[in-house]
Amino acid sequence: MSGKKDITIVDIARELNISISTVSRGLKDHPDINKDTRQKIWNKAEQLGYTANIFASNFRKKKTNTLGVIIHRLHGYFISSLLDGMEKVANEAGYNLIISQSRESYHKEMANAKTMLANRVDGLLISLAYDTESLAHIEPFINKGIPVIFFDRVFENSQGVSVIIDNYKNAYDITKHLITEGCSKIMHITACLKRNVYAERYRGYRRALEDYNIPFSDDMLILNDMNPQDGIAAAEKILQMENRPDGLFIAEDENAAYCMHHLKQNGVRIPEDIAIAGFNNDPISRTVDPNLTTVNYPAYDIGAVAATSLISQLNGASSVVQVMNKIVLKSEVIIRESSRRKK
Amino acid sequence: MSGKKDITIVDIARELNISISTVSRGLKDHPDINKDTRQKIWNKAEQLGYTANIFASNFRKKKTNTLGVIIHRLHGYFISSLLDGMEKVANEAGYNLIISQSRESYHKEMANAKTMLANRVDGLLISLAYDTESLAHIEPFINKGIPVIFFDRVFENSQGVSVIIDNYKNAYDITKHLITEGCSKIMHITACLKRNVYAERYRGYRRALEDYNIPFSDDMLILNDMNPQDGIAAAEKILQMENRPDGLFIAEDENAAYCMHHLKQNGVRIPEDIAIAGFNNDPISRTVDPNLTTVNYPAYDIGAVAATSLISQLNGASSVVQVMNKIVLKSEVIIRESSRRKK
DNA sequence: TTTAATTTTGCAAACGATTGCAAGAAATAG
DNA sequence: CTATTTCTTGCAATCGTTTGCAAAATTAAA
Repeated sequence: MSGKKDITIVDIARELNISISTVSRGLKDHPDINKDTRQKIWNKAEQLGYTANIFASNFRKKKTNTLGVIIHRLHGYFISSLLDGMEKVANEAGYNLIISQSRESYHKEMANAKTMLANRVDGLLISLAYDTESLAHIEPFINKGIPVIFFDRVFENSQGVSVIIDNYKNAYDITKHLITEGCSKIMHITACLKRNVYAERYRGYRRALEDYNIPFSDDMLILNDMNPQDGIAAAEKILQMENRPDGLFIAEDENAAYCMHHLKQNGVRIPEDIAIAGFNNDPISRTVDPNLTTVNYPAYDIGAVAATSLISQLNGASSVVQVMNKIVLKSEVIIRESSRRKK
Repeated sequence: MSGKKDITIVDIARELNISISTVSRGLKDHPDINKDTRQKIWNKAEQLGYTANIFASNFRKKKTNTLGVIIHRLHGYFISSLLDGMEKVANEAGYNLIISQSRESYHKEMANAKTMLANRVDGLLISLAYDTESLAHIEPFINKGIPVIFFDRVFENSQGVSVIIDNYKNAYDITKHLITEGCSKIMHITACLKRNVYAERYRGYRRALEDYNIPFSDDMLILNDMNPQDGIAAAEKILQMENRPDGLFIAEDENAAYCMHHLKQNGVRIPEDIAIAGFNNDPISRTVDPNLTTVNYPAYDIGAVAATSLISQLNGASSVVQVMNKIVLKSEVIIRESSRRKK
């Protein structure tokens, strides 16, 4: 199958008639080794076509140089930007990224965590699944002293650092915006409220309604899985209401876009009849017509900051990092045509 | 830092007063080992909180159970779906995915390939960068017998398997569609023609024009990097032409969406004034107004098939796979409102 | 020249599992 | 009761590097 077997430092040592340890040191320019010897080693390595076996080296050093990433779902612009940021930082720091998805299942998430543990990742980055309600699967990491960073979908009061944005505040602001644009019946479409991101957005929404004395009733909340068909189904549901809302706050742009599109197709004018706001600042929000009011969720930065923070912990966490428990990135409401009702 | 040190099979062996090899075998239910002994081993492992060190095991077995993935860019719906498919297949087969991006740079691609090699991935999945013109960085894999699968951005006449769609045919079909809808001046907006995906689409476009006797001139081709601002810039350029096109074939949906949006904002009617077609069937194509005519590029399947094919090669490539050099997945033009000019 | 200081190199034990081979124990046959 | 066969278990080498410590070689100091 695989051709001739790999060249190792042993081969180099034998050819040069020197010891393995000298080769090992020479290869990494250890000052103990004579310049000429180093050169000879390099030449021979080159000549034999030697490729360092980092794998073996890592084994000996009990370090894998690998960061585990568990995400809820590998889907769409948001998550790919986030991974982009992570990969950039990790790659530059010489770490590899092992990526796996829980597909919103706690079971899968546990299995993935186990695999990561067994594979001895140096650190873990995780965004929780819909139904994760316990961090039992993360504890082994903590116990072994493997740093864990939570991002986006986090757990309140968890050990380890969380990298997030202020979902509550943004939801509050965007709902308030809809209210000040004159909306008096604002519906909220979101996903499983067990997860902080959705729970917080919902809380912000409710609080804004309350602060402005707008009544809320259960039929103003639609829970779904944020799939395309869910957005359309939500629109359909709204179309069939006798007393339609005049404002819509949807927890994700993609879903908002589908919903808005379907509403428009059925004669609803946006924003005149219904003002709409989304969340994430997905590119889709800038290509729908009218452009979608949304919240700028800096996905790339979340990824980059999470990775940076993890790596700095691995490099002997300065006390500053040690103490940190939550990193909240800047984010803000972006008002566009989909919600501008006043001239 | 890290608490107490790991429990190993040595610890289990010592505690149970049996040999290491027995523990090793017992842990994996080797039939040689007595049932009772196996049970004792499992219990003790459980009790001590043992976590198999796959890393060490892999080292000994000279197998990493890891697949390297090098993509051009971690961005957007297309690539995340593709990775989704890969992750699913890989995960189910017990493989980890190490993902890195070349960011469209050959240099980075080479560096990433080197890292993958040094990390002894069992196989490689790669989509080439814009400016990759040689496979020198891939040769070491071939030489070592490490299987390589190219997907999406491939190289003609390469060793290893390619998983792609028929870009030429789809581009031909979609251009032909624009022509039959009555377009007589069709522009093409695409990216670096060095890459097969763009080159083939261009070729299909040109061929269709030719077959239908539509003249082509250099100003009908716009090359850019497929970023949002590029889409807008292209629209701007078109707006300023004295003799505007009546058809537009853009090599990617996201870019098409930006371009179309900007044209619309400047009073161009779609499809009446200009019919537009994209590529990829990105969700964005279904939320823009009018919906975008496009080519269904089954990203998820590409990823899944690429991973499946790689893994089957690792599992002792049946001769069927051995001989395969190119896997072309089904794909087809999806006609929507953005190009429907006839009633 | 001797001795001390410095520079280079090598020995050998890790790292945590796997595995071919052989030996001991138990069961079956003759 | 011995000879076989079948189960179970253990020995020890191995995977490719790293690294503490000691030894050898070279250079500098006296």
